[in-house]
Amino acid sequence: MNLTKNYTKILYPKEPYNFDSTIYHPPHYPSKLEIYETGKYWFALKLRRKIYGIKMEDRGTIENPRIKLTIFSKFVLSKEILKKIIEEIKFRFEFDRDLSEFSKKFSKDAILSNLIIKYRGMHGSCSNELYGLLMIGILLQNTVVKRTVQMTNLMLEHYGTKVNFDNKEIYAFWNPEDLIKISEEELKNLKVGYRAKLFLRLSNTFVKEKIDELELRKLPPKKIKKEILKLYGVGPETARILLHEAFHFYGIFEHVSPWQQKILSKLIFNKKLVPTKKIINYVNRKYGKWAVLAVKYIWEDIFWQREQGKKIAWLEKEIRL
DNA sequence: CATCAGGGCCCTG
DNA sequence: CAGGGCCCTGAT
Repeated sequence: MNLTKNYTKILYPKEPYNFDSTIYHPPHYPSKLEIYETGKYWFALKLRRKIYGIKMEDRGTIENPRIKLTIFSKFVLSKEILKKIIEEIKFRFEFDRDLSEFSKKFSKDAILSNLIIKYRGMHGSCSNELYGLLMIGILLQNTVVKRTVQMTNLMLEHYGTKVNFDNKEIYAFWNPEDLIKISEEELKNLKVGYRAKLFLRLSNTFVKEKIDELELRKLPPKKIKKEILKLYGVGPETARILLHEAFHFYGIFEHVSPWQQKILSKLIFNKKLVPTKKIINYVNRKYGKWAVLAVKYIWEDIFWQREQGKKIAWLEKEIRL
C-alpha cells in the first residue's frame, strides 16, 4: 500500500512534554510496526479499518513542545477525517495530559526525584489501536522475547498490511474480520502454537460483538478492566498492558508478573525478591493516582540505561532474549 | 539425546 | 486457590 498524499500540521502538547522518552520505549520488543530515530517517529495508524502513515518530528523543547505531524494517505482526506486522526494522535501520545502535578509532587521522592529531572515530560504512549495491542499481548504470553519477535514478524508478513510512505516501509496489523477467514491450521504453520486459537477467538469476538475502543474509553477504569478480562486469553497481565498502554490509566496498579517482580524488587527495595503484594501496596500508598506512571519512570529508566550500553549484569539475567 | 521453563491463561478439582 | 497443560524454542 503506497501512501502518497500528505498533510502536515504543527501540534503543541501540554508542557512539559518529552518527545523521545514518550515516543520510544526501550523495554518494548523491536518490530516492523514502527521506526524511531532521535526526534523522529513513523508508524501506520489504524483508525476504523483505514490505514494512515504517520510521521512525527520533534520541533520544540520539553518546556515548549512543538511536534510536526505529517499524515500520509492513499486518497484525499476530508477536514473531518483529518480532525479525527489528529484527535486520535493526541490521545495515544497524551498531548493534552498535564503532568506538572506529578513532577512537582514527587520532586523530593527518594526514587523519583532524579528520574523526574532526567525524563521530565515523559508521558505514556501507544501507537497501536486496542486490537493491535491485544495481539501484541497474546504474542508476549508464555514465551521469550526472541520468539515473540519471530512470531510477530511472521504474522505481519503473512496477514498484516505493508505500508510505504516517506520512503519508509512499515507494517500495520490485520483486521479481525480478515483473520477469521484463516484456518487454525494455517496459523499454526507460523509457529504461534496455541496462540492460533486465541487469535481466532479474539478476532471473532471483535467482529461479532463489535468491540468499540472509543466507547470503552468512556467507561470508568474498573469497568474497562472488567470488560477486557472477559476476553478469552486476557488475564491479569494482558489486562494490565491494555489498561496502561491503550487506555492510559495511571491509577490502577494491581498486578506484577514474576519477571517484573524480580526487577522491581531490586529497583525499589534493593532486595532480591519482595512479595508482589508488598510491591503493589507500597507503590499504591506512595504514588496513589500516579502509581503506574511512577513505575513507568523506574522501569523505562533501567532499560534506557541498558540501551545506551550500560552493562547491568543482574538485569541481563532477568531479560531472557 | 532429553528435559524444561519462558515478558500467561484457562480449566479442573 | 493450587496445579497441570498448552505450542514451540533454545538453554542446559
